[in-house]
Amino acid sequence: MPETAPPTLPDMICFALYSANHAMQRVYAPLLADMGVTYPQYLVLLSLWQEDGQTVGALGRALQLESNTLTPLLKRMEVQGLLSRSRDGADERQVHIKLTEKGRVLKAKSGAVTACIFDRCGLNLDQLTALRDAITELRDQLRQDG
Amino acid sequence: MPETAPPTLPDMICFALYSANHAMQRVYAPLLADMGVTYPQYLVLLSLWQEDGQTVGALGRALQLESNTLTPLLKRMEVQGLLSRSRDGADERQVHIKLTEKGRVLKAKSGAVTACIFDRCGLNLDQLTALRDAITELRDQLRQDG
DNA sequence: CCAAAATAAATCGTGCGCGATTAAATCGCA
DNA sequence: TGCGATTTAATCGCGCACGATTTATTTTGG
Repeated sequence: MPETAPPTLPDMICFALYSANHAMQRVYAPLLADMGVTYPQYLVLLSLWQEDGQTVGALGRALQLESNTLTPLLKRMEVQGLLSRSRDGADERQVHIKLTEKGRVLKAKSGAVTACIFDRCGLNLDQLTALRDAITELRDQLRQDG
Repeated sequence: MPETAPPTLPDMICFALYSANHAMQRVYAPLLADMGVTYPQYLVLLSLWQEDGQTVGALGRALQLESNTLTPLLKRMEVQGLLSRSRDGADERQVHIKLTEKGRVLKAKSGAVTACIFDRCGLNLDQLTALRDAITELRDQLRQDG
């Protein structure tokens, strides 16, 4: 059987995703530094601004992360005074994550961050939405099975 | 001035990229485990299969990574016997990365990996190419300036 | 020719991301 | 009721990613 030559990096969608994700995080980093959070921490804040008091498991489903990633991350955010971690009274296995006042007020700064990112993307809203949906569909396809 | 509510995670293109990239790496991981390499190491192999003997700096430009990431990664691959690291004779600052026989023969397995990934994406070649190009364009836009 | 500037890689510390495992609480069901 | 299965977080180890700095080499301008 003939050996197909491997594709070049720029040909591969996996590398497009990989490098675009990193490029995006590099744009976010200085904006989030003003808020004192990292990019994954900002994603947690976004989820909690949407719905406060989520369990670690619920956050994990939202962010697609396991407790082995989230627990240390949330502990760091707790140390920063952004949130609190408390066991559920009825089910002691679960830990609820609640924003502190400090974590809530950061929400006010998110609009400027979002606007800045939007500008840097250099696409109009329709283009951006279409691209987001296509990427999301690919992601969900990749998640299928296991 | 009115405070715009932050978008939800699923609305954000940054989260689409973030989660799709992770989903992609999760699909790759078991395939690459058979080859004994990680996903970033596989990207290095792809670049070296294309052009052997690149310097650390050239690899960094190809992968968009700095020496602080590449040097330890390349050292691990050297320990695995996949490549060698050697200073340039004419310019001792530069280090050339050359594949060993072990690193070269892995190339034969890459075709199966690529085919498997393509299947999992669930898109035809045109769709995949269009999506790749759109993501690449966004990435290059984000790289502009700094 | 030599000192200052520039370049290339390496080093160090921190924070993800995840496979594998563990610990504790709850559930299910005989 | 009791005991094994399941669920939920946490823990541990390792490899990336990167800001900041360091070391070594080369280039340059005087």
